[in-house]
Amino acid sequence: MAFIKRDERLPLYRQVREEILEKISRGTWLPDTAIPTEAELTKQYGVAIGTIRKAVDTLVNDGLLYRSQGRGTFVRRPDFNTSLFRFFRQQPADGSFIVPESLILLKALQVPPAEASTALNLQANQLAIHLKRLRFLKGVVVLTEDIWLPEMLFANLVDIDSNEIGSLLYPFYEKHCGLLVASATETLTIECADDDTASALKIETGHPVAVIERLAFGFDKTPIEYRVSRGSADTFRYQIEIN
Amino acid sequence: MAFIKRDERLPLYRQVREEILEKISRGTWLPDTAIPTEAELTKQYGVAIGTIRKAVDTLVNDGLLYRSQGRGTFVRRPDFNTSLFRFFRQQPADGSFIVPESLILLKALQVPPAEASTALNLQANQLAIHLKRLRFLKGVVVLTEDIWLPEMLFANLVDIDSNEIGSLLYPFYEKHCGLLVASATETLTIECADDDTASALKIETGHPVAVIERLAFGFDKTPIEYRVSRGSADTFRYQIEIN
DNA sequence: TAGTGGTCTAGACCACAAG
DNA sequence: TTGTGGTCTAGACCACTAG
Repeated sequence: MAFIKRDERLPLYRQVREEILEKISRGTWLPDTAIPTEAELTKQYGVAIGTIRKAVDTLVNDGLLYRSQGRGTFVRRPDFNTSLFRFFRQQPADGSFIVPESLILLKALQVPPAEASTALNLQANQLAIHLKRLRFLKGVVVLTEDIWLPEMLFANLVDIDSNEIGSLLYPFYEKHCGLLVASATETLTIECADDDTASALKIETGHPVAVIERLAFGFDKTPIEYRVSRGSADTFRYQIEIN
Repeated sequence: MAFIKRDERLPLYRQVREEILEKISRGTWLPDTAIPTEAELTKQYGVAIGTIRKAVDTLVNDGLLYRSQGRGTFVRRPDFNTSLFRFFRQQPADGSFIVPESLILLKALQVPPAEASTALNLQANQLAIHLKRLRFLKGVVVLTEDIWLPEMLFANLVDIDSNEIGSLLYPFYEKHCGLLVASATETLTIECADDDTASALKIETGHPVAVIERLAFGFDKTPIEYRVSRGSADTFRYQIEIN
C-alpha cells in the first residue's frame, strides 16, 4: 500500500508513474538494477497489472527504464557524454561510438560569464569552478570545451588534481560529488573562430565552428553543469528523421 | 474478418497497425478525417478493444494519428513545410510560427547533381525538374533553396506557370500531382558561402552558412523530393532536449 | 442524450532467461 | 522448472463532444 503522496486528480497510472519516478530520482532504485516485478508492484500499489504496465510504459518511452523479457525491468543509467558528440564525422559511420580522449588545460575558481551565471542560477559575481579541456578522437583535436560548475555542489572537486579526472566527467561527478545528470538541453549555433579557438582546433581564425551549449540538470531539475563545446564546422554533420 | 494481408508471426496489435497504416497510405482514410471508432474496429478485425487501442497507440505515438476525446481518432495531415525552418532566429521566440514568403527564381528540366540523382533513385543523366527559390521572413531573405523533383511523378508540374505556385510546396504537390509527403530525413552541415549563395543571402562570400539537405518520402517510402536549403549561420539556432 | 475516447480491472496464455 | 515481461481478452465506468 503505498502511495506516499497521491494527487487524486491524476489518473491512477500517472500516480504510479510519479511514485516510480520518485524512487528513481531519490536513488532508492539504482541505475542498472531491476525494479520490483509487475506482480510485486501490483500488490504494493493495489492496482491492476494493466495499470502498472501503462505507468511503466510511459517511463520506458521516456527512456528512464528499459525492459528485458524474462529478466525484469531496469533503471537506465543516463549517459550524455555522447549526445551531440556523435555528430562529428570522426566517428565511425557504422553507428558504433568511440569514447573521445580528453586533456584538461585549466581548473580554476573564476567569475563565470553572464550566460553561465544565469543558466546555473548563480548570484552576480559568485565564483564557479571553470574547467577548460580539449577532446580528441584518434589523436586529432575535435572539440574545445569550457565547463562551469557551481562551487557549492562541487566542493569536493576543488582540491582534486586534474590528472585524476578521467575522460568522462559525468561518472566522475556521480562518484565524487553524488551528482547524477538526468536531463539536458543543448543549443547548436554557428560562429567564426576567435584566435584562441582557432589555434586550439588547428584551424584558421575566422573559420566557422559549430558551438554546442549544454545545460545539464539533476533529477530534481536543478542545473548542475553549463558547458560550451566548439568544433570545426568542416567535420560537423547532424542528421534527423521526421515522421 | 478483414485482415487483407496478415503476417501470422507478428503480434495481433502489430498486424492491426499494419492494416491501419495501409488504409492511410493508400488514401482510403484521408487526412483530417476520423477513422472508424474503436468499437467499430473491434468488430472489423475481430480482436479485443485493448488490442485495437494498443495498435492505435503506436500510430498516435508515431504522429500518424491523433485522438480527440469525445470526437474520434483522426489521420494527421503531415506538414514538413515548417521543420528546420523554425530554427532560424527570425521566427518569434514565443513558439508561434510565421509562414515564410517565397519567390521562385527558376523552373527548368535539368540534369541533377549526383547527390540529387542518387537520392531520388534516378538513372545517370536522367532529367529532373529543378526549382530555385528564395524564402523570406518579414521581407528579409532567410534561405535559398534548390529543389529537385523526378519528372515522372511531377509531369503535371512541367507546364504550370511559376506564379501559380504558392508559398508552400507540399500542399501544391498533393493537389496537382497527388503526392503526399509522409516522412523525411534532414541533414545539417555547415559550409562557406560561394558567390551565388552570398549574393542571394546578402552576405559576404566565404561567410558560414547552415546547409539543410532534405529528402522527402511518400507513404510507400519512395523518394519524392530532394531539397537543399542554405541560410546564413548568423541566424541559425537549433535547440534539443535530451532525457 | 448518444457516441466517442480515457481509464481501469482481473484474469489468461505465451516467449524468454536463468538456475 | 520458475519467474519474468509480452500479448490478449471481455468486459466496466468515466469525461468529453456534439447535436
